[in-house]
Formats: sequence, structure tokens, C-alpha cells
Amino acid sequence: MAHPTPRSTRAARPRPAGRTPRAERTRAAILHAAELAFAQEGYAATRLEDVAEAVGIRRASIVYHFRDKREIYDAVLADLLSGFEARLAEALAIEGCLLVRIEAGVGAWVDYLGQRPSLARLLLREVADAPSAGPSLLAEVKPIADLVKRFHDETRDDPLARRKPVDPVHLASAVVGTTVFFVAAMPRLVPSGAFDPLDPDTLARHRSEVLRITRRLLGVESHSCAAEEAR
Amino acid sequence: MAHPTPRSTRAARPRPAGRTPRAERTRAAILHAAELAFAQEGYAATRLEDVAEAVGIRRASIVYHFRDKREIYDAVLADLLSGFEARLAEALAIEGCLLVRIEAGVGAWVDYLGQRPSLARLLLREVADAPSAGPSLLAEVKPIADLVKRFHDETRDDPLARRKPVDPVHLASAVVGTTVFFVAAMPRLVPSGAFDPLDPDTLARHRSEVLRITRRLLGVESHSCAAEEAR
DNA sequence: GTCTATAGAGAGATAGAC
DNA sequence: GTCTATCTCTCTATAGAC
Repeated sequence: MAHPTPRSTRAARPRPAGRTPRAERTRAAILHAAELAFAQEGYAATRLEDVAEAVGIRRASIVYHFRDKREIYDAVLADLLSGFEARLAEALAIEGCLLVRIEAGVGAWVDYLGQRPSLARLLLREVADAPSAGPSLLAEVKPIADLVKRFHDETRDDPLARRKPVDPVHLASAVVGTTVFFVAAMPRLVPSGAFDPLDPDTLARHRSEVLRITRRLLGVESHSCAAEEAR
Repeated sequence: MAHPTPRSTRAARPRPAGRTPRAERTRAAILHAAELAFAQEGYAATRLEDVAEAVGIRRASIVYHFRDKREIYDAVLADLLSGFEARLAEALAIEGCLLVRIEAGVGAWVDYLGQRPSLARLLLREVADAPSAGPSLLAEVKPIADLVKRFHDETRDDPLARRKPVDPVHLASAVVGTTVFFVAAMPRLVPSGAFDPLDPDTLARHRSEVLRITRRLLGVESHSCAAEEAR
């Protein structure tokens, strides 16, 4: 048994769709508090007691909105991931050559992590906790993977793509690993709070480093479209 | 409270130094089984019950060798880290220009993760679970950080170093994040076991990708010393 | 919708026999 | 050194009142 509690497979809502505004607010407040708690403490270490306290209600009241702890976690993760999915779709939709659009996508990723660093912490845990075989995480990430795949298909003719300079798995682990570590891990590795990855300047520097890695892994030196298309 | 059980600060051994060969074997077996369990399941989800079963003894017997669960975990992590420390020291001691030695160090890191992938999983969890402020992980990694710092000092005169092309924090998160994700996370993200980062060929490819990232982040195109020193 | 109160399970720690 | 047996704590989940 890898996971203490298996991912919830039951209906997502304990109540029918129609919710009162009050319930809606409480529900949102629970999600927000839970996101912070899960990011800070981890799934197992997070006590529903503390989440309730942060919201200003009692533990048992949470159950009115969510069937169990796992359902809250799933909702938090889904919210974070779908948020990025939307941003990524926007970014990939811009006009421009392949490289410009890839850069837009990678940039959107870095920016999104900067705005919602909880995602970095949750991802760290997700990959650490996911059972070796289970397709759990895979299912959650699928919409995003589909998006990337669609993008890949529709740009198959691009000269850059045809060069196939690097294995996508390597590129993915480089981009995702680097950013997630930068946001979630480095603050805990460099001495006493002297480092804040969310500081706008710091994040901007990181963003350009990641773009540099991306371009260079792709075998491209310049970041101008013209230079690329002139080959 | 971030950690369910704080890192153990008491004496490392429940018994004086002199151990019987039998006890020594049992102790080693516990450490080995615990390493696998912690890597596979995580700290909280690992039951001492299961570790004992894997060793072939009873749960209570573990307590003879280790004061508590945390002490086992600390011992496992220390073993993994000190193993790398030794390899890194070797790698950095070789003759050659700065770039060659940096490459040796990075290569040693990738190779070591390939041999002891548990370290990747534990690191993933460590950074995810470490309390925001606590210097716990920092203390564990200190010997390695010192080693890198010594290396940095003694190569201060190198032309490559003087160019200071990139912030060390960015470089570190790139190298560590990329490798850790590659080894520990990607197998759980690509469909059903079609990907094995520990396969010698796959790992070798990854190794060269990481070296490529390193060189390019450093602003160096060629990997020959001659090319670098000719500037 | 939110509360109080309680049931129930899991897992780590401890005491003491062999 | 390793065992059996037990204790205790924590946290989730549930029942039912307001």
C-alpha cells in the first residue's frame, strides 16, 4: 500500500450543484486554507482541525462541503492544475514561430508557479508519493499533456521541430525540475530566508535562465524568430 | 508544527560503540529495508511494522538498534549523503581545468543518483517536508556545501570562474532539480513503466544532457579544456 | 450550515519475559 | 537480541442536536 488514503473516486460533491452563496464562500475559504496547509505541511501532516480553525469553523463542518480529506486535496490540486492549463492554452495560442510559442509556454509556466507557489510544493509531494505503478498523477496531468501534444502536432512542420534536437522527457524534466526546485526547494536550502524566489526580480532572472536552458537544449542560440527562420 | 516528529537530536546510538557482529548485520539490514521503504512510501506512510517484516524480525526488536523511527530515517539519509560526499571529493580532486573538474563533479552526481535512486526520492520529500525556517536539511547538506565552497575558493583564479556567468543558486536548482526529477519523478509521469531512468543508456543520455545544461549555463560551448583556455 | 460528542482505527512507544 | 503484550496518542469519520 503506497497511499494511506486512495485517491477519491466517488462523486465530487456531497451536495447537488445548487449551492447557496454562503456555502459557496465557505467552500472557497476551505479550499484556500487547505491549499496553504497542504503546501506547507504536506498531505498526511495537515490536520483538518487546523484547516477548520483557519477558516473559522469547526472541523465537523468541513464534512458538509467535502466528503473527506482526500476530496479536499483532489479539489485543491485540480484547481491549481486547471489554472495552469488555462494559462498555457493562452500562451500557446499566440502568433509566432515555434520557438516564440515554446518560450511563451515555458514563460507561462514560470510565471504561474510564481503566482501560485503551492503548486510547486504539491507537485514535489505528488511525484514523491505517487505509487510506482498507479496512473493517478498521470490522470490529473493529462489535460495539460494533451495540450502540449496538440501543440506538438500542429507545429510538426516547423524547421526547428524537424531537427528533433532533444528528447522531450529530458526537456520536460529540465524545465519542470528546475522551476519546481527553484521555487519550492531552494528557499529551504540556502541559509535563513536570505532568498525569496517570489521576489519579482529574482523570479524574472530565473525565468530568463529557464528560457536560456530551453533554447540551448533545443540547440538554438538566438531567441529571435528571424534568426531561426533564416537558416 | 510542521514536522510530526522533529529531527532526532539525541545520541545517535542506543548502545555503546562495541556491537556484536550479529547486531551489526541486523542493524545494516534494518537500514537497507528502511531505505527502500522510505523511498517508496515516504516517511509518514512507512510502517516500522513493514520494515521489521522485510528484515525478518519483529517490530519491537528494531527499537534495540534505533531509539525511534526518526533516528532510522536520519541514519538512512546520512548514509546516502555521505556516500555522495565521498564520490564528489574524488571527482573534484582530478587534474584538469575548472570546467573539467566541474563536469566531473556533475557527472559524479548523476552517476551516484543512478546507483542510489533512493536519494532522489528522499531529497524530493526532504525539500517538500522541511519546515520553512528550520535549518534541518541545511545541516545535513553542509559537508557537501563546504566541499563545493572549498572547490570554488581554490579555483577562484580560473578564467571561467572570473566571468561569473551565472548565479550559483540558479545553477544548483537546474542541476539538482533536473536530475532528481528525471530519476524520481518522470517514471511516474510517463505512461506505464515504458521509461526507466536507471537503464544505463538512458542514464548516460541524461548525464550528457545535464552536462550540456551546465556548460551552457556557464556560457561555454566546447567541452574541451583547450578551447576554454585558448580564450 | 454549523455545532457537540463520540466512536474507531492506526501506528509508535514501552515494559518485561525469555 | 528478540520476543509478546499493552499503552497511548492522534486524527478521521459519524451521529444527531440546534
